[in-house]
Amino acid sequence: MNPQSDELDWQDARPLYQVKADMFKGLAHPLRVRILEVLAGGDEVPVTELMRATGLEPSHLSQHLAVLRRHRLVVSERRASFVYYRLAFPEVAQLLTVARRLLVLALEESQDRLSATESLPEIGLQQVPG
Amino acid sequence: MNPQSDELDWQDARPLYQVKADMFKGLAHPLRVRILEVLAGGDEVPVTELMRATGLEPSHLSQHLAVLRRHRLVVSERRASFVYYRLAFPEVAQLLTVARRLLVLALEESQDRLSATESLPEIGLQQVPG
DNA sequence: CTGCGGATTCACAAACTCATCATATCGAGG
DNA sequence: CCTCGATATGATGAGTTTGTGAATCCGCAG
Repeated sequence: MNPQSDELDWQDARPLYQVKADMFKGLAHPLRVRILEVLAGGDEVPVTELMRATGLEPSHLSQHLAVLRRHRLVVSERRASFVYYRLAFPEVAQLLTVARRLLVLALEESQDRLSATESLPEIGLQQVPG
Repeated sequence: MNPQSDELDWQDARPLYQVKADMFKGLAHPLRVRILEVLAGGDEVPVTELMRATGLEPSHLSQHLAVLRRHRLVVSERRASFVYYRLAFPEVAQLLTVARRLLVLALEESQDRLSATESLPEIGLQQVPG
């Protein structure tokens, strides 16, 4: 198939939240996030490089790339005998950035909560009334 | 279960892209996006209101709320006999905003492409070699 | 045209997610 | 203590996504 021509029922009149959920589905897999991170790092990455970076076998990688294409998160272009991928829009990278920020916040918060409860067993060492 | 205490293997040393993918999984369902949009619209929404806004039956709604909690996208608090939900961090709303921007871009682009190809059938009227 | 390496698609079993219905919990009031 | 309304959890079948290997396609060199 021409790498530039997946279509996914675009012309839809679906409610916006459904379309959004669909986009998030495209992001909802570790390997696909990994791939997008690599693409965000340098625009125009050949499949060969992605294979190296992810350690996936061609078929598996290609399927995830197809998912990303269908969700319009990346675009591909064939030049000579190699296919190059890049993010379809810079906003995709932004999505990853916000996600990381969010992650860090959640992590910090849960560490706070953790250390708070972890300090409990130490109480025996502190001054005790009596 | 105490609505404030779902835990999802936090202390993990998983690669960051896996954790990110997990967060996107939490967003990858139309009803959950809908719920988050409602929560983004006014902080502190009672379940009753969410039920009204989404038209879901209690059990179904509750399950999606549980997913959102596990993914640390929302937090809940019980006061008197009602449970109130709100976004866990403002960044969650930002995620939705960026998603919408991205969506609009993708839509515009595909409309351009559409009108471009729709003009093709008219070619027969133009000058043809020979 | 033929062969080749790069990349994609097919086919299908295994794993996961969703919707639904039944059951259980929590807190307020009687 | 018992019941009621508000929420949450469990169990289950249906539907969807994923991983793997075989087969196919596409451009190019010979």
